[in-house]
Amino acid sequence: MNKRTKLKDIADQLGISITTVYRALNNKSDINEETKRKILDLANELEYRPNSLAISLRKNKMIPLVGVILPIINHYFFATVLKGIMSNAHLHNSLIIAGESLQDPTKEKRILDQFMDQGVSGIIMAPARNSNFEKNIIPLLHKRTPIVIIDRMYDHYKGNYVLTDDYGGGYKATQHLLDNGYKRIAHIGSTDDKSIGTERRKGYVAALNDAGIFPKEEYIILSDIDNPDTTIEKGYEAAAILFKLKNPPDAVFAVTDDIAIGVIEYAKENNIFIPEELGIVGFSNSKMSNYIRPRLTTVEQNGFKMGQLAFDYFSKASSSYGEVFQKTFDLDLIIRESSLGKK
Amino acid sequence: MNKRTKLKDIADQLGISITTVYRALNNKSDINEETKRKILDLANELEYRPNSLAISLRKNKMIPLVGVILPIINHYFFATVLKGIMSNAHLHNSLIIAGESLQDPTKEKRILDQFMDQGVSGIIMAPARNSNFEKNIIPLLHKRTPIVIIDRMYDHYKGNYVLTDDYGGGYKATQHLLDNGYKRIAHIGSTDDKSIGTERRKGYVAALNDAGIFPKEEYIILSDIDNPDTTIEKGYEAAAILFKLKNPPDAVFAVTDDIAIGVIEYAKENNIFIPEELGIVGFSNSKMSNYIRPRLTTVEQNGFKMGQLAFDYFSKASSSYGEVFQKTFDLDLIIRESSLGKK
DNA sequence: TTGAAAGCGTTACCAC
DNA sequence: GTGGTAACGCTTTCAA
Repeated sequence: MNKRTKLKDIADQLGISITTVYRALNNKSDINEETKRKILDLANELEYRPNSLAISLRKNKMIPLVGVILPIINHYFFATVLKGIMSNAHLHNSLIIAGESLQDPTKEKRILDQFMDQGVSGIIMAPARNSNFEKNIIPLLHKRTPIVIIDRMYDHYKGNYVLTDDYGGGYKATQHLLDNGYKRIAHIGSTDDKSIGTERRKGYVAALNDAGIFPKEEYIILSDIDNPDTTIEKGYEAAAILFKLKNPPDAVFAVTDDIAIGVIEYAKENNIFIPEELGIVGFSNSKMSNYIRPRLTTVEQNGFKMGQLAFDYFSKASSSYGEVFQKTFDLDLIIRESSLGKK
Repeated sequence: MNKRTKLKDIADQLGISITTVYRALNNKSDINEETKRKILDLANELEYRPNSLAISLRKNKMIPLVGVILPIINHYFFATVLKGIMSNAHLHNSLIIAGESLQDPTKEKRILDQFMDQGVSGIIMAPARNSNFEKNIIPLLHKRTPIVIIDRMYDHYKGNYVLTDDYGGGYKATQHLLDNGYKRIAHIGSTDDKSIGTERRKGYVAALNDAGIFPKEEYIILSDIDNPDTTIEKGYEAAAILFKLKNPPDAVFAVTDDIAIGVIEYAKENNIFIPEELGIVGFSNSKMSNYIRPRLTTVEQNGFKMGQLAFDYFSKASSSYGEVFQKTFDLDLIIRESSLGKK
């Protein structure tokens, strides 16, 4: 495998100077048409591509490049976070280089390395679920690269972040169901114990405990919700398990709107009336949650604002040493029909 | 405003060599703890940040950068196109630098210029609705920058593209409604005459004509569907207009699933039965289309495949001069409940 | 019309 | 332990 063609290669092969080659390739004046043609031809043949690194370095004009890594790029929440980041990046004349980890820490690490090689001035990322924090993120801090973490937290991380209060959201959702008279509240969550779902589950458990209820183990279904294209089905399957119990639940707090929608699907097909027989609360305020029937009560997550703030924090962190920026957004419950209470 | 601190600045101020400063800042061995501390202190004070451009240049790591511009980044279709592009970019060891034009040609042009400054090796873009083709895109072709256009076409463009057959999709959708016995078929489209919606509308008109039906003007409602957050409402409003006609339609072909969902909303609230009294077909096969009740018949648009192919074309175009790659995807009708025919 | 050489900021090698 | 210097690929200035 041969190396990338550079100006010198062309110059050497043609027995002319680098400068001349440069002029030909950049449409400068003062160049013989004949030699110019020869140069262009050879450049094409050798597939010459300018090295943007060298150009930027030399011109000393670097538009700040910010690396953004998200687990799933076409997930509405993450896509909206990206939109928020971009909207502020645009105002600050920064460019966004984006990568999708697909929840794979190895892929995440690779993207991170590529970003650094590409010369990003910092990173904004929502870590993959099992992201190896020590291996993927700590090294960046050592390199003094500004980094802002979104959405998912790690115990010993002391840097910049923009989070949502998932614990509080889970708590609110569960308490809302309790307030509306539901007693046997089940939870469908994620198998992955490192997901943000864990915090939502903890909130659920805490709300039950605070109400003097000890959550039954059989009421907690953990499901593999890796693939966004199948989560609705996973919700459906989980509901099927719950309703085959001797004493099925009268409410479900689902870790995700899609899961909740799967539960609604199941309920409809099995003539279980919502909200009279079954209360449901989801999580995310996805577009669909407001158009499924019955409309789904859910917990709002404002991705756009989070993205904007993440960029602001990145920007501040870039120009101030040592200072740390952290924010946890409160999550609001959006009450709709699916949880209005038992008859 | 003072310039960015570099290694030499620190070395000069301390009267030591660049090499030593380098060692201190990169945790190399063979360095006196005392001097190391002094260097680190001064580095902090002067807010030293390594120039990643220089680092990458020196280390000779260069990853091809591909610029991607989309009108709306958190729109499911575009987000999925982006995902498709990224999936292939990842395989080819390329990085994606992304921008959102928000349908603004000026913004689009600015992003394009920034991308070029950043040294992208090419562009994949879904142009903004009113994009000034001559001004925004033609100049790139002159610079020999490989470019692939997605989703929206221009009359005199002869370069690489990946499109969908929107005309055919509109035709199929309308014919399907005719086949199922609907006679008075309305259409809700986009006000913007440069949108892809125009092709869908043409398909609709052609299908009616081929069936010997002359489309009534009052059955064609054009709506401003710029803002993805409000399209469902727009569909609702359009339906309200249609159903206040003396002779309301018995079917609607909507330019978008969201519009169709708005129509379903209206029908439900006004006790118009679907599909018995009103047949509906949407466009895009959005996630929601399969979970709204009744499930929405729609035209499939495979963003992921389009994105993948767009990257492939980009890749081929990069390594072959002059050759042009073009593809128009056929669109399949996904038949669900909302169009099953009149009773 | 062409070419030589300095320099962008960092790293790596070799010499002291 | 420390320092000098070449090199990464390109642009720019000055000289021929």
